[in-house]
Order: sequence, then structure tokens, then C-alpha cells
Amino acid sequence: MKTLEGVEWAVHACAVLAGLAPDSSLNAAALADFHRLPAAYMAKHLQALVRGGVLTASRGGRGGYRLARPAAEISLWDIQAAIEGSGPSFRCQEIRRQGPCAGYTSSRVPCDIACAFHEAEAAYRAHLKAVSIAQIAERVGVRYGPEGRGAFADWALRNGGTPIG
Amino acid sequence: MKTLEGVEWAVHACAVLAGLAPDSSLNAAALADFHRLPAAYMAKHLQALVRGGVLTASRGGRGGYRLARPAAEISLWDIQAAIEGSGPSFRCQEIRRQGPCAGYTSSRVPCDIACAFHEAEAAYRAHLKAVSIAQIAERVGVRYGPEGRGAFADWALRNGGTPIG
DNA sequence: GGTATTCTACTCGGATAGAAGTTGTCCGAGTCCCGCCGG
DNA sequence: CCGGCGGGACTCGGACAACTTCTATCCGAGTAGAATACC
Repeated sequence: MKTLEGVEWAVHACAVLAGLAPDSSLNAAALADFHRLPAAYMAKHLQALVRGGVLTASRGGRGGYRLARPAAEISLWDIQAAIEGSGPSFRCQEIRRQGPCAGYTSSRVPCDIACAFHEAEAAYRAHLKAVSIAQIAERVGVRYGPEGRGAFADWALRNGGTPIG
Repeated sequence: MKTLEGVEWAVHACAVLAGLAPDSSLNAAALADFHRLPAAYMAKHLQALVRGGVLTASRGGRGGYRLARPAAEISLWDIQAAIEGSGPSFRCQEIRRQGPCAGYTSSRVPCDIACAFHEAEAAYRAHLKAVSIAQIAERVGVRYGPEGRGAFADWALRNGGTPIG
């Protein structure tokens, strides 16, 4: 039960992309450099986001990544699911069907323990689905303040992206 | 974001112990055999439960494990925390404080992304805390039916435990 | 017969290998842009 | 002057190691209980 470090990187990267104009894009090297992260590994996570339908990639000169949908329609769960997979965290091994009482457990009725954990996971996912990357980008931008926002805009322009506002 | 397999084993073991009288105990070998699990590895998880305050162990002849508290006061979260640790799943690396906009992020204000994930985790924990091992044992016992419950009682007696009822 | 003692068998506990997954890195496949050439 | 073409540089994409963590196992430390010897 440990959230992969790559999820954090991916959310930060998406938050940066949410601060750019819809037709603007940034490459993996720029997204990694913004937080001083290893470019090659960041690229790996960005590929996973493309596979998960969160980002779209364009190759060639002045290519890069951009959000596949409006930032308001991308939730934190979408990002985590793209990196870690959307399957359940608790995978029932059905060990109840082994041992002296195995014959008395109906295979049609789901395991009570697995059900309890799956409900808890559903609550977890519901919370993440309620938070969009647009909200995150908004809050981070507010925290930056006017000067920080200007610095972000400068950096984006230097790296081929067109910031919003 | 993957729940360790040991958590499932530990919950099943606690459910078995919840079906025994308060002054009764079972050793690691018996608890492992009930679900046909490797005894040595099951013992390791039981030790973790002792360290987490969920079980108490007694050594020597006719020793074994028993619940440290009434089953109604032991939640699924207590068990998971004993096995996987009670720390947060999402560990913020504070990468926001690196890069060109690092100076504009106040170190006193917590990271918005980490906050969102921590809230989701709190919802997850809340659901697990609401389910006690007594409820789980009750449901499993109901699923067994009268005959299965009798088989369980026989098995427990053969292994030195005194079943409830 | 009662009691202290020793002995044995049984239990947990931590230290020790093996496997899996995550983290980190590299080079090749594909694409767009710019300059060049010809009409 | 305009359109087609080729070269080059840049980008993503998947294949390849190193490390941490989980899974699995073993043997030693410690204890309760029974059998025994003694009073």
C-alpha cells in the first residue's frame, strides 16, 4: 500500500501542462527540468500517461506532450490509474477455499474481507475523481503569486510553450 | 498502490482467532494450516501483528496467539497498519521546491497535491476502521452454515483451541 | 503423599536467501522544419 | 518568385540494467508442562 513516486511526478507534470494554452505543448526534457527530475525516467511516466489517455504526444521538431482533454475533465484518479493501473489494490487470493472448511464456503458469494477492502478503495477513488487537475493547477498558481506566475510564464516561453493569461 | 498479500493472510488469521474463546489460543502452524499457507511466512506476519498490538503471543508448550483485545475493538485498519505500517501511502517528495519556480512556493504551506491524496487516504482508512474483525468473523461464520461451523469447531479443538458456542 | 528439580518438547523471534517490482538509463524509430534546388 | 525535395535535428517509444521491497525459509532463544527424584 504505497503510492508510487511516479504518480507524484505525473501529477506535477500535468499541473504544468494545465497552465499552458490548449494548442501548446512541452517536451519531456522541459517537464522534467521544471522540477529538476531525471528526464529519461520522467519520459517513461509521460508515455504511461499517453497510454492511459491523459496526454497526447506529437513527435518531431517542436513536438511534445499536451493534455488530451480539458484540464477540468482530468481527475487525479485518471493520472494514478495511468501510472499504477486501474485494477484493485486488494487482490483476493481466495484462500478461504482452501483448508478444512473449504467446502463450506460458496464460491459464488464474494469473500467478505475482499468486499470490505474494495469498498474502502472505492471511497479512495471517489475522492481522487472529485479533484481535477484544473483545480490543482489553479491552487498552485495562486500559491505562486503574481511574480511566480510571471516566472512560470517566462520559463514556459523559453521552452516552447505558451502560458495562459 | 498495491495491498500486500500478507494483509489478506493476517485478516483471515484474525477472523479465525475471533471465533475462539478469549482465553484460547492457536499456534502459527495451525493458523497457517487452516488456509494451507506456508507456516514460516504466516509466522512472520503474526509477529508483525503482535508488534502492532493486535495479537498477544505466549511461548512454550500449548502456547500460541490470541487477540489482544475483544474482536469488536479490532478494525481492519489496525491489521493493515500492523502489516504495512501506519504511515501515509503518498509520500510527498516536495519536488515543487525545486526548479525555476521553487522560490515562489512557500515551504510552510503544504503541497496541494499531497493534501488531495492524503484526504483520499483518510477516507480509505475511515472505511476500514468502521469494520471490526468481529463483523468479519460473524459474516464468515454465517456463510459456513451449521455444518461448516461444526467442522471449524472440530478443527479448532484438534489444534488446541476452544471455539465459541 | 507432597514438593522441588530437571528434562524434554514445544513455541515464538529474529537473522538469512530468493523473487518480483520499481527506479533509472540508454539507443533506435519516426516526424517535423528548414534550407536547397529546379522550374 | 513558387513549389518540390532532401537533409538534419529533434522528439517520442520501447528495450535494457541496478536497486529496493516483498516473499519465503531456516535455525536459535525462551518457556510451559510433565516426569522424576527427593524429603
